[in-house]
Amino acid sequence: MDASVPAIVINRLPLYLRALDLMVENDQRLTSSQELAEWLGISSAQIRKDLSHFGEFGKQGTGYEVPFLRDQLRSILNVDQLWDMAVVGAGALGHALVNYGGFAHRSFRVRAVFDVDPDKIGQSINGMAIESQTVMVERLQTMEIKIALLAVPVRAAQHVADLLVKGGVRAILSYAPITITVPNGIQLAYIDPVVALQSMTYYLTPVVT
Amino acid sequence: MDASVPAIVINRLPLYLRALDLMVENDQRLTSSQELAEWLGISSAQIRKDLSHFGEFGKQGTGYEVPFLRDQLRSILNVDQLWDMAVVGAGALGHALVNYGGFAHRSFRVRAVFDVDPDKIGQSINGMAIESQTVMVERLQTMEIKIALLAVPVRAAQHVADLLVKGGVRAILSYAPITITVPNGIQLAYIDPVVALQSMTYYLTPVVT
DNA sequence: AGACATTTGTGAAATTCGACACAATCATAT
DNA sequence: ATATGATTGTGTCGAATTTCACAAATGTCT
Repeated sequence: MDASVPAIVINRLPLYLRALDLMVENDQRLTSSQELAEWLGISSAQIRKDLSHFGEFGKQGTGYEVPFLRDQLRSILNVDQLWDMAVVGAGALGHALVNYGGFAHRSFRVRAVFDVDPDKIGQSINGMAIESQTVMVERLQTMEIKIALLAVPVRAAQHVADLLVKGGVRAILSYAPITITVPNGIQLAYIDPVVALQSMTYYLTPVVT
Repeated sequence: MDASVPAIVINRLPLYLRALDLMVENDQRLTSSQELAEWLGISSAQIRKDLSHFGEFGKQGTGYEVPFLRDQLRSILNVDQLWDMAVVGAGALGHALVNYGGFAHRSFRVRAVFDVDPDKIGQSINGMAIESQTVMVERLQTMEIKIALLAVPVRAAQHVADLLVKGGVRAILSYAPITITVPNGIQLAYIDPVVALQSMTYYLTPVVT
């Protein structure tokens, strides 16, 4: 029950939730910090301590009731509601994001797609019309969209991010491999597969040629 | 010049490299820990300390020569070579990965695509034929592919990962939202947009309905 | 009823990590 | 030459994070 929970703890909660979702799907009733720990490859003490920031969810000798703990985590993470998202950039990545089936059952939904290319505007992806970036700010406000997936080229990323903020977006997940600046209070995260790959190649023996 | 550099340091190096790549593209000759720090939103001392694990790359009063530091980082991360990769799963995500233009200039290249769906096998993406998963292990060995991008459904992820390891793959970047187990020494990283999103919604005020 | 096996939640210890601050060094200008 | 301003690399310290370890609580078995 802290005033402020460390970000590093927050970043682990979705992993716990993901494991619990899977357990619910398998009709598993009970789990323990130890089982979760083995599943996720971390220590059981860490899981207990992380959860203790928010309350007492388990029973000694028994563990945690899976559906209950899942609901608690969903509530903590504010994903006990469905969040509408916009995708900006209707290239190959934008298409994949709009078609991604993994959002629906995990509290997110793509409700709008924007692009600048006149040839793309009006086309539809998965039944959703691609809209012009010129109407984006207004549409975001009207639709009250608070989350955006940024899938535009590097050179456009900062400008589009500015527009998103102007449109009232409060969280941006950027796929552009460049650092973006946003005002205080706006959430920002990056997904860059190359960054992930380069962290791994450090540990690989170079190919001998 | 440590015996073992902390993983958290290794994970930051690709970000430094990304910034330096951009500087090289703009013909910038010199930079400083402070400039990099502002760019990346971290402290300059951290950058200097991170780099000091590997040697002395800067000059007092001047800073760092951009092309030199970039080359050093590429060497450290073993990305001064081109790594061949396999993509497993030729769905929307697999397609996007194969077509992604961001790999080429950052030391990675997709050389093979595998799927189980008989309808997909033989089709080609970006000029590359989709091959059957039944020949995957053998093909991986023949082609000496050491890195794989895993873009298959959750239920297949662990099995495919096992096959990849059997084929000699040493690093797996998984897009499947599930924990995978691999033998010691095999590098494993995850990209799950929902996990990233759920860490951000924690900080967002829930929508009032 | 009592002994036993589990498992939580959490203080305290241990470890890891990041920020600070400054001597040493370099480039430049006068 | 010398002064000046800039910047690195690093020792030190404090903060943040993780692990340890155990009392308290719960369920089970005899």
